[in-house]
Amino acid sequence: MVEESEERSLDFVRQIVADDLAKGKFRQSVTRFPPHPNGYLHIGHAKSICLNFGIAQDTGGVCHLRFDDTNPVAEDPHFVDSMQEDIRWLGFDWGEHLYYASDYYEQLYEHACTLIRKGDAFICDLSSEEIAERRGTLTEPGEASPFRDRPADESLDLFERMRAGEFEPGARVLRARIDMGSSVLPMRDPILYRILDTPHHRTGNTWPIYPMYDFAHSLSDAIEHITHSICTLEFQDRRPLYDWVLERVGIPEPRPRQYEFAELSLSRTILSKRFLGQLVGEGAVAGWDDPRMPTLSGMRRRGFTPESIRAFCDGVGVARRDNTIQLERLHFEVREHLNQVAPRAMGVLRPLKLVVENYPEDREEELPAVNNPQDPQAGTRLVPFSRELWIERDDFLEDPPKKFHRLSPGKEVRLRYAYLVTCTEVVKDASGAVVEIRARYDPETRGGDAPDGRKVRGTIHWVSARHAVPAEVRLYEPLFEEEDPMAAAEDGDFMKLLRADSLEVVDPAWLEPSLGEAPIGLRLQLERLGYFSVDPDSTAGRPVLNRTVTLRDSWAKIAKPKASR
RNA sequence: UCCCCGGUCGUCUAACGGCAGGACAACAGACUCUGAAUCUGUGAAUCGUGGUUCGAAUCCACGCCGGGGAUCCA
Repeated sequence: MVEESEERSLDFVRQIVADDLAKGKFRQSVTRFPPHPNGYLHIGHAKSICLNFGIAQDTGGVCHLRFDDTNPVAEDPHFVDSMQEDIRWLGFDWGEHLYYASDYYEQLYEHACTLIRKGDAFICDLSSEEIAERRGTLTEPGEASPFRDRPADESLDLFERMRAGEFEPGARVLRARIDMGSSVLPMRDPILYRILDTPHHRTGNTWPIYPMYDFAHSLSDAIEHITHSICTLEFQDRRPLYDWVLERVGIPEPRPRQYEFAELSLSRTILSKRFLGQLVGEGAVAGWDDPRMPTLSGMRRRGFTPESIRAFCDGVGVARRDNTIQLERLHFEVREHLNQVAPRAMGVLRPLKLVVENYPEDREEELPAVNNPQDPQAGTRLVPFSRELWIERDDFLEDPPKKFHRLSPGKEVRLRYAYLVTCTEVVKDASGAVVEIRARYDPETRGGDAPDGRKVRGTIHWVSARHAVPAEVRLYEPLFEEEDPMAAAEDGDFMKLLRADSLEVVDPAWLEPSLGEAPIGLRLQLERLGYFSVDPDSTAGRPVLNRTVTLRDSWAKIAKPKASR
């Protein structure tokens, strides 16, 4: 039990890093997180961030943050800012190592010229369609461009004129001269540079040509002396090209090496900047930071802690097989953390009036309540009690099943931190709906313990009606019912699968008065209900709460085993 | 179909030729002023077939299943 953490085995990437360090191949590890600034970071990125920055932390290396901004069409400085905020929030620091691929445009251009001079690249005048036609198929080789053997001088001249802005977008491209017959498609004379007339968010209009991913990424890694270039599985077919570029431009050994791991998938969730952007764009959610979104900003707003997300990422491991993590695992981690740190309070979501008949109308008192049973340092607070209370509708049943420990006619329960009360009467309206419960309290049980030692099994939460603070509480369910929405969607139309009930607004819910001025961002537990965070939409005296996650509820499983999932 | 990668409890993930282990989930019980937390326990896996070996989840071969790869995206 003691050495468990010490014996925890390394994932295959960390193993490679450890081996390289042990062999002395590198003095220290240099990794990088290279996002394309075209959306918000999500929990899948968190896995990559934790891996890359985690390796730096674990091995005394460094991790760079590099914006892979080689396609101005989709990029926006707003995303650059949000990404930095999210990474910092997650708890990682790139120090002085903030880079942009666009900072390397001049060097990349020089490297491209080197390739042209060596006969490893050429300017191709074919149109986009013509290039596509000649690419071949998965089973058939491609056909060489008629410009493939263009003299280096001519290509160089054309390339310079491309840079000078002499040609229209699409008129010409720079292509690597590799092998149109390769069974590795990215090696079939891939495009290295294209002409774009879109202004860049950092370089403005200075560059009419932009490097493609394979060229820019490999060389950016080399420029930064990255030792281990870690990416997801879909890039594995491009590794030969990555190596080819570095070798051909003459990057000396030891060169950066690319390693691929399986990206994170989460059940009942989609993780793709593009599709998440579609949810935002079509108004299916309120924004990138909607608490239902798996974005880091959405999760932050929902009440997830950085600690819990890091624990989650560490827990799921790093491997090469496709995987889908169950949402329950994420919920486990956030409960695990919040249980330790979240202050407790009482609040009622579905109010039912409880009148304590023998408690004087004009009387009220303040009862001490423990702030966090997991943390004695958290102390206690005073909660007001009076004759009329709100209790949870679910905590009363006129005709209870066998193991129901809550309120029902004639039964006694404990009002948490207050008194034992016995239900004496059920008041109904004309339609027969229960509108009020009447009960008598035992004055000897102040604080919740009976002097005669009698055991009361049920304890329910409550709020004094007179003192209660109204609040809006937002309850969330996953956006999708399907384990794998993208697989379940016909023609990729996942919008049709969106649940109508992913957001439920409870208004008003009644909270104990200590929550009246709860600061935005506070994470708390409403006892017996779940963990919540105070939303930025809150106004003075009127909190808005997001339910991060419910508490585990073993009664729900007994009561309604089928509906509980 | 051409190339690449991968298949271990329901879900993740270990085991680096030598006892298939852990976590989440599930189930049962104990405890409980949160039906929470905590504690105890139970069930649950090496894709198949051959081969190599004293010994195979691990190495080899063949098969089966799954994923990725043809954008002037990353």
